[in-house]
Amino acid sequence: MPKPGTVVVTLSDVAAAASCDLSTVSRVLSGDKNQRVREETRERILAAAKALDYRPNLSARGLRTSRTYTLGIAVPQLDNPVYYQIILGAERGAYERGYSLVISHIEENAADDSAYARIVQANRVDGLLVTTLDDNSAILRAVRQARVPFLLLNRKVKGVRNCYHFDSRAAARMATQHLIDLGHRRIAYLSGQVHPTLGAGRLAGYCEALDAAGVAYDPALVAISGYTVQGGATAMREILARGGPRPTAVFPLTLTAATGAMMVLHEQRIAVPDDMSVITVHDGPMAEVMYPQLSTVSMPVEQMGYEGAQTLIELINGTRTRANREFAPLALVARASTAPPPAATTT
Amino acid sequence: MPKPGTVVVTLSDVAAAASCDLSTVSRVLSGDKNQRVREETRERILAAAKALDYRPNLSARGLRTSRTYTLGIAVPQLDNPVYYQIILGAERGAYERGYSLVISHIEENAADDSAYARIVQANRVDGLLVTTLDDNSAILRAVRQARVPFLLLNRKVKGVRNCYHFDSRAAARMATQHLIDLGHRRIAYLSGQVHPTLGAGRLAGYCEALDAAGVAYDPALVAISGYTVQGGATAMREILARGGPRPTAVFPLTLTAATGAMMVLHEQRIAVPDDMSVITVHDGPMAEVMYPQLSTVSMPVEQMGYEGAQTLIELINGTRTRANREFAPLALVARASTAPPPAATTT
DNA sequence: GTGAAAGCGCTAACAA
DNA sequence: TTGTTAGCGCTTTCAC
Repeated sequence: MPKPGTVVVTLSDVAAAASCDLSTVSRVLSGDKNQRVREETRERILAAAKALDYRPNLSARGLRTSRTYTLGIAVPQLDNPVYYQIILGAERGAYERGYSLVISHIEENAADDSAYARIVQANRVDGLLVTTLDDNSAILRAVRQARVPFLLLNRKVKGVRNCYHFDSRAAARMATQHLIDLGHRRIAYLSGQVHPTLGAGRLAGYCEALDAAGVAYDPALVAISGYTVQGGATAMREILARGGPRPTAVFPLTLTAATGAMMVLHEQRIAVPDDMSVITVHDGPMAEVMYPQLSTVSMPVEQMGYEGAQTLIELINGTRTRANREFAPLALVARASTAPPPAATTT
Repeated sequence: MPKPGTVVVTLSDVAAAASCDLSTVSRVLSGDKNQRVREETRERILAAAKALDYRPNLSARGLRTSRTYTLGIAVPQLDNPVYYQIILGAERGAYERGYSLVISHIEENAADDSAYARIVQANRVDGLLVTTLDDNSAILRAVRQARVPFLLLNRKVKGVRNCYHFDSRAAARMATQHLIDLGHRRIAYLSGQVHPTLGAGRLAGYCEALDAAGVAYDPALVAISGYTVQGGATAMREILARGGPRPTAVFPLTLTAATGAMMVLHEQRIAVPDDMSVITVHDGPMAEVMYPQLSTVSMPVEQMGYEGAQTLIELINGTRTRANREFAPLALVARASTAPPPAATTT
């Protein structure tokens, strides 16, 4: 719906300006590289298109090619750094290839048909990037019925063909190792729950690092937090209330859980990092914004979104038929929340 | 690009199933309410469409009607609660009316032509929701050239026809008033800078509340923080370093600035709220996640996104030619960061 | 109240 | 190398 008064330039306008047929213009402008067009003609056309400020009508192109040149991204929440970093990356990846990105906010616990309705609006996208918190969510069930290719981001689920996910195990190992290197031996772990893949991966990494250092796994130091601030707080309280020697460090599995844990530590006047070190996985602006600034293992979240978008386009084009990739942690980001354990309690 | 093996149902399939002409089906299905179609026919068609699971091809419809049924939203950053709350609301508003929402991430300081290029990708949207931090940003200059209607969100800029914005002055007044009600008299204010509208509005509200309580405006209690965590921290430090009697409360104008201020207070072991109360404007998950939980004046951010989307659709439809609206603060949310001033320092 | 038909702007055979 | 042409699926006059 152009503004009144706006002149819309079409292919045939450009053709007229370049005095050739519109099909030739189409050949040149649709970028089909291996088209046989005389160099001189091509330049004339390009010049005319530029002069007229031609922009293709994507509806027409879409009608013809049965493509929308639009990617969808389904997200369960937006107030979570992980998702918006993924979105940012995906938007960039899509944009670079001439696609746009539509977002679809799908409540994790939405009734099945609502999720379904939104997903199948997928008839307006060529492919779907899917993020979900829960391996068995409505969104995941719905998306299987989508008529377009999709790529699951940030999770690996059995039976789903295309998954991009993080090497959570390695990340957890790095985080735990950092604490061990600082001299910690009693390291609490706030664990996930609902999500076997992720949870198991991180738990495994935690155990591995403990193992390698010859530290026995102690169930008294592990509590289930899930992935929320609230859960992190509850789990932290639970561990502190258990009695026995207090841990000197805690590793909540996500930034959100870490936030909750930090709140409890503040509340109980346990100094970070003097009395207790804290580290988590997934870096983000939020980590720098806490006090003290949080040490993390940073993950290539935006990159996953970026590569995910580009890969999805390949999937759409048929350039590729499956996509599975694991993203390794980027680096340990040691900030102010980790330090050697208090002298008295060192082993 | 439907998955191989997927049958695509078109209007004529439905027509065949309902044994009538496809134009009749179109009349019924495009929801043109005042169409003369026999009730019995209409039902037959609806039934057939449902049975076949018909879904309109939006490219075709778009080509015919020169509409895309897509709204764009331009955002300068995503790691800011305000923007993603707006997005959430806008997505809902768009979805309810059968539109989808594409996001366009435009760096505030992007070179003009980059912003322009992204905006004019607007030829794939029917209208634009525009958010910006800066009254004079590239994004704003670019959008004026867009070929579609647009609505500026969260800011009021002279010369821009359609603006939805908050009553920042009232919000600031409420925040300041809350501190005054608690007994505070030396109230610091961390102010914006680049953005006259917002900044001036809030500053005005702060002054009004002070005035009404008979407290003189003291420039020593005001510093410029801008809208970032870093800026909030710097401004807070500056005020604390100025000497003279320390303020008993601080009102940073945004959640981000408040975060920075809180970090500094923690650093300098100034207890919140015992030694210093903190309050800000714009509620959000982040406020609950800080320690101590932040008191705020909550604003209808998501609602602005929601109403903005719906209004933009009216603008597109020509149902309406201009839109200007001011959203009042929702409520004072008193959490743990505000309390009466320390006894010794009460006036 | 319903059908016939034109055409939106584009791409992709096919012809030349 | 370039032009001609059919038609993607839909809405919308215009007949009937």
